[in-house]
Amino acid sequence: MSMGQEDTCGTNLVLGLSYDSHSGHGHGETIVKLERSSANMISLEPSLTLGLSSDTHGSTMAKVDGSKAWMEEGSRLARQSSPQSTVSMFSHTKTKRENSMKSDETERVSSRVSDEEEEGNARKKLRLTKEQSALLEDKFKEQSTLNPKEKQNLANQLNLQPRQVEVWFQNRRARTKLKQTEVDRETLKRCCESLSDENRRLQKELNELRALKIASPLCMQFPAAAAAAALTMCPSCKRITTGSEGSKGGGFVVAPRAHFFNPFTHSAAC
DNA sequence: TTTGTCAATTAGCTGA
DNA sequence: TCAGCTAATTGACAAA
Repeated sequence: MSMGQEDTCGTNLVLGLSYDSHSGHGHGETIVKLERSSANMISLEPSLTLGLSSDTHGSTMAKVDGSKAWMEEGSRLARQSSPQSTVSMFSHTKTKRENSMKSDETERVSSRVSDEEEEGNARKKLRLTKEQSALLEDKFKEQSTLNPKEKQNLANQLNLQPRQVEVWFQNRRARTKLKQTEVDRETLKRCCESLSDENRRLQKELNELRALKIASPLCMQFPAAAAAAALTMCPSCKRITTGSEGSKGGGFVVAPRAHFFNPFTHSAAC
């Protein structure tokens, strides 16, 4: 797409493009600072049951090469007497780094096999409660990343494992980015359309001015008339320009300079 | 080397 | 049944 067009036909005409920014385009979500007292802290009942309550005992284990942590937790929980606890479900979730430790791996594999034989372990999916999600959302609005201490505190508040909080924030950032990418794409699309329209309009205007110049030799004899004919208004800054502005040869000038819109800074250099 | 983050991906759950 | 959402995993990469 051409943003501006230099005169290449010896007419001394110069085109400038402008673009009106879309008002009110905010980047991403509004960040709201929340003041939360300890009284607002939510005491949450763990509602997630990866558990191996009686009705899940018969379910089949996920693929052997599936989530190691889940399998381990599932099998571990099977030996526990309080299967409804989310905390207990995740209290020993292994990180990938931990998982990479070979001795640990060997131990896990062996226990996994035996657990599979003992009971089918279905990889149940955790669903956060509304309260948990709300609190996580609130925290995310405050800050999109957490340091280890904050993570631990939030995890305690939510009765979740720090790793779960970390994963939630990770996924949340990914969703935000995806959404923002979509917004940016739409903005750029509109910007492109607008610039194309403007370009067409200015091309038309340029052609008219060229035709005027050719069809009016009178103007050549009366420079004042030529200058008047060249008067035009910059659509961006609303300045009326004349042939005496910004041109070396005193020819026609439509705009003193081009106005390029940057959709990310929302500014037009005028 | 460790640690944190990201992108890509997998897979369970849910509502239409 | 299937698409969409999302919790969770994996591997790569950068910074300290």
